[in-house]
Amino acid sequence: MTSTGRPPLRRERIMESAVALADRAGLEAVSMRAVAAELGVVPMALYKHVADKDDLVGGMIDTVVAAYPTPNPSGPWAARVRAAVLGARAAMLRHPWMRPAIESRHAPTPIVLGHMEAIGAAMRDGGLSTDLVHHAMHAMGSRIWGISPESFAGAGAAAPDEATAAAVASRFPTVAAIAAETAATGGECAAEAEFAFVLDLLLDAIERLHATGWRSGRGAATAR
Amino acid sequence: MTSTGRPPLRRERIMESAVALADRAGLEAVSMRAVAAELGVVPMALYKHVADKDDLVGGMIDTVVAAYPTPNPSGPWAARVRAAVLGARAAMLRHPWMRPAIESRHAPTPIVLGHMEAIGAAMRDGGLSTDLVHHAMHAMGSRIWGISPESFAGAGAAAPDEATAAAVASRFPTVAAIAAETAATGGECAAEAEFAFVLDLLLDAIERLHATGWRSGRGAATAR
DNA sequence: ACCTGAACACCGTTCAAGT
DNA sequence: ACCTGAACACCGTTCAAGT
Repeated sequence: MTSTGRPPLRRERIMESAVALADRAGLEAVSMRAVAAELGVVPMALYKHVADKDDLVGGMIDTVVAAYPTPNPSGPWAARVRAAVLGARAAMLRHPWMRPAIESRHAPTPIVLGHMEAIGAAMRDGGLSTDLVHHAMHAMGSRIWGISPESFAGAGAAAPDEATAAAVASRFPTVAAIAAETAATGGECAAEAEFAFVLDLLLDAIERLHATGWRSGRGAATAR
Repeated sequence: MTSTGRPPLRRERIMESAVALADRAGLEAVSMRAVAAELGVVPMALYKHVADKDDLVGGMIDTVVAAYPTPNPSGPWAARVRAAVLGARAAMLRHPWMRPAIESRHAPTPIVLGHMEAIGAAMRDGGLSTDLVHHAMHAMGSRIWGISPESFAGAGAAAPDEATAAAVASRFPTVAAIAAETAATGGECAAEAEFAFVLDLLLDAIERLHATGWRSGRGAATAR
């Protein structure tokens, strides 16, 4: 007799399980063995539906990206891009493992290309040249995915007690001043404001280039 | 008799070995066991000089960052920041594993804080407020380290033959146009130009905010 | 003091076998 | 067709032992 009443293993079910596990226990808890255990199945069973672990993580990203809201394709291009990115970010906050997952991968799946295409197309619709769209995508970087590309998020976290905090402050006064200011303004929602601020800064810089009839080949955004 | 003529194990020697191994075989080849073998030593011997693998990777990053050139502390702030970042980037190109290494870490070491401080201090010297310096650091993101925060670097790499390339082009025309344009302009050095372009775009946007007497609290860089 | 051997609790993945 | 068991070649890390 086959194992009682267990629904057949399908790729979709594997991905849902893996995403739920990552939400609960982090990306490093997602192993072939752990996902299999989650599904009441032996590790090898997964390999009928998933090529290898890379494919598993790619599928997890696809699952989340496929659920991004698709914003209204009207209005100015910058507003459309802003809505798409903030929509992605809202989804991302529920899946913190997406940042390391995306950053560890090097090839985009078709679903992931679809999200890039939607943002690029909004810019082209706004009249931006392919060239400028290209540069704009680079400027956005991983922010396109609703994730911040900030290395060492908790820069102030290196100072546990007051004595060493003072030592850090004297050696790294600028870094310490930034950390103190952030702590005073209330860290949690400050991160959201920061994300939106930088997004707008970039959209604004790009819009300005476009408005002033920027063309590639001058080598840089500005003579320096 | 102790093992013939082998110099005593020191942290510095371990880091040099690990960096050389990563340069040669990539970050994923750097295991405690592989580094130990490189040094002709049993894995456990490393633990006298290194707390754990995280400490090993942190030490590798420190080794490279400590060798960043320190640019002349004169001239306008944007030029100083530009020189520091491009100096970091030059070092980075010799150590491609630095991107995944930095992105996988969450706490900065003092040496790494020192590099952030140098860039932040250059901005403060230029008269930027702590607040604006903070936002500027976020805008730069990991570019501060001389690495580009580009997810899925080879976006066009998903199309091996011409038939599927055409399929990709029809589904993702904007992405395909960008890929085609990049290929035409010669990919390798284009990446360098791209890095400098975006860096200048960001420095320019920040300089503009500073020049127009920007103050925090308006919520965003621009009304939208 | 400095290094080692053996062991523990994990990985991803293969292959041939079960039902 | 779909799942399993046993095994292979790895990990990081611990602990008690050697010299």
